[in-house]
Order: sequence, then C-alpha cells, then structure tokens
Amino acid sequence: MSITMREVAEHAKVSIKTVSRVVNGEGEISHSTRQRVQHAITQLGYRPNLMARALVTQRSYMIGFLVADICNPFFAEVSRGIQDTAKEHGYHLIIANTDDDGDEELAALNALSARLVDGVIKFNRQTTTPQPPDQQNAPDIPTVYINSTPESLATLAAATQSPITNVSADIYKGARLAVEHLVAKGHRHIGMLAGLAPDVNLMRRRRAYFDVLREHGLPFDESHIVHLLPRLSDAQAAAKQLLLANPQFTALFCYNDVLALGAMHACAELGRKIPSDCAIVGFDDVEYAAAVLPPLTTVRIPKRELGRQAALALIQKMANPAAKINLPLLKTELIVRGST
Amino acid sequence: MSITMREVAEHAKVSIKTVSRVVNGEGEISHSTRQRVQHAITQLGYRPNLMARALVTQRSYMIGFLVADICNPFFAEVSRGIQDTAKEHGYHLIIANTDDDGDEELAALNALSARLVDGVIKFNRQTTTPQPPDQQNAPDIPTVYINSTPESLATLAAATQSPITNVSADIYKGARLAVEHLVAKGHRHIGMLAGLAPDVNLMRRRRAYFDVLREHGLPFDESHIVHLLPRLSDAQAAAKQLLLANPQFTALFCYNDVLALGAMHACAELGRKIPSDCAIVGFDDVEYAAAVLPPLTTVRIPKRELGRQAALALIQKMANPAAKINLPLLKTELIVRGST
DNA sequence: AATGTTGCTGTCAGCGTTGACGACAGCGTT
DNA sequence: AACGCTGTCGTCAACGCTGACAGCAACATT
Repeated sequence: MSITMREVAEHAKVSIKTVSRVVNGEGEISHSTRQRVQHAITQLGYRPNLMARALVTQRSYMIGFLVADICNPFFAEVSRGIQDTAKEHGYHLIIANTDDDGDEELAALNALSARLVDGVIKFNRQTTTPQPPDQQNAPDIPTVYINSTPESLATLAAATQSPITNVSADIYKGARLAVEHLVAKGHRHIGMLAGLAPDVNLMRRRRAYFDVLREHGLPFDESHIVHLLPRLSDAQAAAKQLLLANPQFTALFCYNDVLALGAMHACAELGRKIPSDCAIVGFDDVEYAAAVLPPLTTVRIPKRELGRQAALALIQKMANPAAKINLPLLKTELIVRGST
Repeated sequence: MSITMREVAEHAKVSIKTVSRVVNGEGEISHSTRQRVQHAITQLGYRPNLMARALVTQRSYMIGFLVADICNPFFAEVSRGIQDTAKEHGYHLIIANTDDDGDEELAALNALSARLVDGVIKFNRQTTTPQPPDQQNAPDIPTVYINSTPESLATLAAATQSPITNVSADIYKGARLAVEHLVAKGHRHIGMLAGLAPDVNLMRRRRAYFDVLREHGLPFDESHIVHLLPRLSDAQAAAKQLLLANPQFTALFCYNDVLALGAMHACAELGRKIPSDCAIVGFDDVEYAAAVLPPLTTVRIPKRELGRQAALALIQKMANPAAKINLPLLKTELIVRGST
C-alpha cells in the first residue's frame, strides 16, 4: 500500500540507513547519492511512517489540549494560538473536549498519555466538583496549565515532584481597569454580575471590584453582586433583578461577555438605555463583543498569546522536563466601545 | 520510563502474548490468569503503547479534520459533532487549520497522511483560488467532504478512482424557508446581502431567493443583491448602501449571521427599527444569533449533526474504502426570533 | 487404545524506522 | 610502508506490540 524505506532504498540502490539519513538530513552524504535517493523518494511518493519513527525515537510530535468545550470562542482562540505555535515547531495538536467533567478529563488524559502525545496543555476546570484526590493515577507527562488557581496548583505541586508550569493573564489588573474606567466615567453606584464557581478567576475580579470601589470611597456591598451560571437566559433574569433591587446602579461590571450580553437584554427589557442609563463592561472580548449593539466595552485577554505561551512552555518542558520555566503574566487590556 | 508489556508479563508470570490478549480482550483466557494479568497491569500502571500497536495493525485510530479556522463558531460546532462521534468509536481527532489556503491545506494533508491518521474530513475551501490541478500528489487516504460543491466534487471524482463521499445540509431549502417567511410576513421588497465567493453555498441561496420571489410575483433584480466578504465592517457599509439605494426594501435576506449583524448595525445607523422598519434574516444560527438585540431570525444548519454524519461516514469508509455511502441531505430549519 | 475436540497458553517473526557501531576507500603524513 | 584521518556508506539490533501458528493438557468420542 504505502511506500516504505526499503523500497526507496532498492530503487536508489543504497542501504535503508542511507535513505533514512537523507530523509532526516543528518550525516554526510555525497551529492550524487543524495540526489539518487531524493529522486527515488519523489518518484515513488514515499512519506515516512511517523508511527514507526515515533516508536523508536519515543517522540510522537503530538501534543494534547484538554479543554471544556472548543465551541466556546474563548477556548477556540486559545487553541488557535497553541495550534499555530505547535505547527511552527513541527507538532500536531489533538484536542479533547472534557465538558468540564472530571471523569472525562481523566479518561482523555489516560487515552492521550498512552504514548500518544509528548505533552499536554490543560485548562483548569471551572466547575466546583473537586477531583477525588486519590485518583492520582493520572499519568506523569509534561503538562502546562492555563489559568490555574493557586490552590489547585498547590495540590498539584504536592502530588507530583516535578515543578508545575502555569501560564495566565493578569485578570486582577484587567478587572481593575474595567472598574476604574466606570469610576472615571462618573459612575458612583456600580453592580457586579459574577460567575458561580468559587473560581480564582472570579475571586480576582471580585477583589479588584471591591478594591477599586474602596479606594475611591464608593459604596460596595456583598449584596451588590449577584452570582450565577454564565448562561444568557439566567444572566438576563439576574441582571433585571439586580437592577430592580438597586435602582441607584448606573453601571454593571460583568464576569464575562456572555453575562454582559444578558445585562444588555435586561436593560432592554427595563427600558434602560445603554450607556446613558446603564453602562456595561464585559470581560474576555470574545469575537461578537464588537458586533453587538451597542458594541461592548470589555477587557481583552490575549487569547492567542495565551495559547502561544503555553505551547512554547510545553515545548521547553518536553525538551527538559525538570526545567523551571517562568512565564510572564500576560497583559490584559481595556477595550472601550459603545456600552460605556 | 513507561511500563511495557514485557514487564507486565514478567510480573504476572505469563507470556507477553497473554498480556496482549487480556489487554485486547480477545481469545479465551482462564479466569485466574486474567486476574493475575489485570492485577499486574493496574499495579504497574501499564498503558499500551499506541504507536507500537498502530505500527503493526496499520491503524492509528486518529482522524484529521481540515478546516479553515476553528475559531469560526460554525466550524467549531461541526468539529464538536465530529469529535464526539469519533470518541464514541475510539478515535482521536487532529484538527488542522488551513486558513482557507490551498498550500496550507496540502501541507497539512501531507503531514497527516504520513500514516498518522486513518482518514480525513475536509471542509471545502471557500476562496476562489483554484487548486493547481497538477498538484495531485495529495495522498490517497479515506476522505469525507463537507459541503463540497458539485464542481469540485466532479474534478475530485475524475482525479481519484474511489467514490467520493460528501455530506451536506439542504441549503437551498433553508434559504427558501427564510425568504418565504419574509414573504409571508407581508414583505414585498426584499434585498439580499450575499457572500463574495462564487461558492455553491452562495449559489443555492441566490437561486432560492430568486425562485421564491418569482413564484410570488415579487420584484427581483440582480441589483438587489450586494456581494461582499463576510466581515462585519464591510457588511455594515454594504447594507447601508443597499438600503439607501433601495429605500423600498423592508427586509433583508443575509448570506450568514455575520452579514445579518452588519445589516443590523446599518439599520441602527440609518435609524431604521428592527423588525418594524426592516426585517432581517440570517443564516447558520451561530451561538450569538440568539443573543443579539433583537434576537436574530435565522436558518439553522444542523452543525453537530453535520459533523456526526461526516464522522460516521468516514468510519464506514475506513472500514471499507470502496464502499459507496449514500448520505441524507441534512435538514435545515428556520428559527424565527425577534428580527422579523 | 487411538482419535478427535476444546480450552488455554506459548513461540516467533515482523510492522518501518533509527541509534550505535563498524567498514572501507582515498588521502596526506611520517 | 605503516599510520591516522576523513568522508561515505552499510550492518545489526532494537522500539513495543500483534498475527499466525504451534503446543499441550484434559476430556469426550469412537
């Protein structure tokens, strides 16, 4: 079926090893034989069997990406960053959707680790269900985490001996920028639409929200925050309720762009004009944030760069698993649009 | 480093072959030895080396997905359909982004075909740049196409001897539903915001648009269509121009949801209320179609189902490459929301 | 007693490639 | 003439696994 090295070797009247050398561009080979081999390769349409190569070299040049759902545009963008970087370095990417489920994640990890991939990039799961700590039969392959919480990183560090690598963006700073922007716009009563999970990414936003308000001597209270799942329908209802309960609010800071959209729907329902009656800031800067009406002011996370950094770190780590890689905290950025 | 079968065999005091049999669940094995082996496997944490297995069985249980850009939510959803189905059948998915570039596509195909994947699922490229016909050194592995044009399918069929498999959705029907819906709502002057590529998917929409208008005795003209790239900014400008040139229009039928969003922006700019002054229908039903204000009426393409059918077809085809697989044309559906 | 039959297990070669090492011709050096 | 060096190429044994086939008890059948 498929052409093997042996056939190329016979056709070019050289040894298999010589063909191997030509293919891999190693060793010293005379011009004439190299040409003969090259000619045989193109003529026969030979392509090396990567499985066989991986078997002997112990490297598959594939990496895995564990993610809740690639349909989430945020994750999709990160995956693009990973993918492009991986391709540059000769790696293929296998994406496994876990639906944020611990068992799925473990299953995927097991499947991938069967010498299929050389390393793994993992988003931390957002759900509250903790991983059973005894289920540490997770295989020990080079791993890079994205946006992991300090706590989960701590448990991980305890479980494995090798140093853990985590790349993340400066959520706290981004959240500060968002709230400071609202304050600068003159808003004095600012509510928050927050996620449900006791997630570090939520905690950072909360802290930034409280910090900025406190620094400016503005009112803040736990009751000014509503917690919910990041679903549009829930967000609309929750935002409506929050605005009705706190009529003094002239601005909402939202956990992400989906919640911000929900808030926009709520404003429409309540007849509140955006941004004059109620300003709205989102988070993430997903693709459609710029496309909605009015365009959403939001905090941009460098999604592709996140993926790129993760891929680069993983490549380093695969080359030298023990290496300690220190990564920069990626900058977040406020994108001011029509909703504020 | 990693545990091999030999070590398991030694630990359980059986032959390697017996371990292999236990792992693969084949052959008849006495209860006691099976237990011994299983015990050794779990204790040692053995996991089979998929590369080695693939080398001998000639099957990698990986499939490739060639797509322009996974960040496009449409493609992302399709990929989920593929992925979930693939997982059910024990396959992994490698996604390769081609950016709709012929060279990239070829490169990816070459890389993947090096015995890395057992088969490939391909979206047809949307760009007009034709593939150089002599570049048919594309490897001959089982392939399933999604949404391919009859023309490209014809050239493909000529190039390869094996029957080609293509799965697609009933675009024409969906487009009819959309335009008929507008007509039923009483609109008599309906414009169209169309894509640029002389793509079969565009042709089907155009044909449906003209057909329905003609059947209802409504005015139609080539000048009622504007062609452009599916970018939000371009769409807004083009829609504005179209509406200014044809003030009689009370409805717009759009090639996809991005263009529909652009039309919504144009209406906002022109002070036209949606849907009272101008109704808008999109196409695809991407995730945010339901989230914008007002929610977008659009034609839903069964994206996951598209992926699922493609994966199933590919699995059939990999089992029997010569088999002729006939696939149903997937049903499209009109989702009526607030924009009409 | 000779001959299947069934149930279980082992032996061996080979999948396509590369790493380690060996060989040998041609050249310059002493 | 003996030596070493360089450039070029080949030999061989793996990598971890599975397919084909053989072996060998134990039991049932003639």
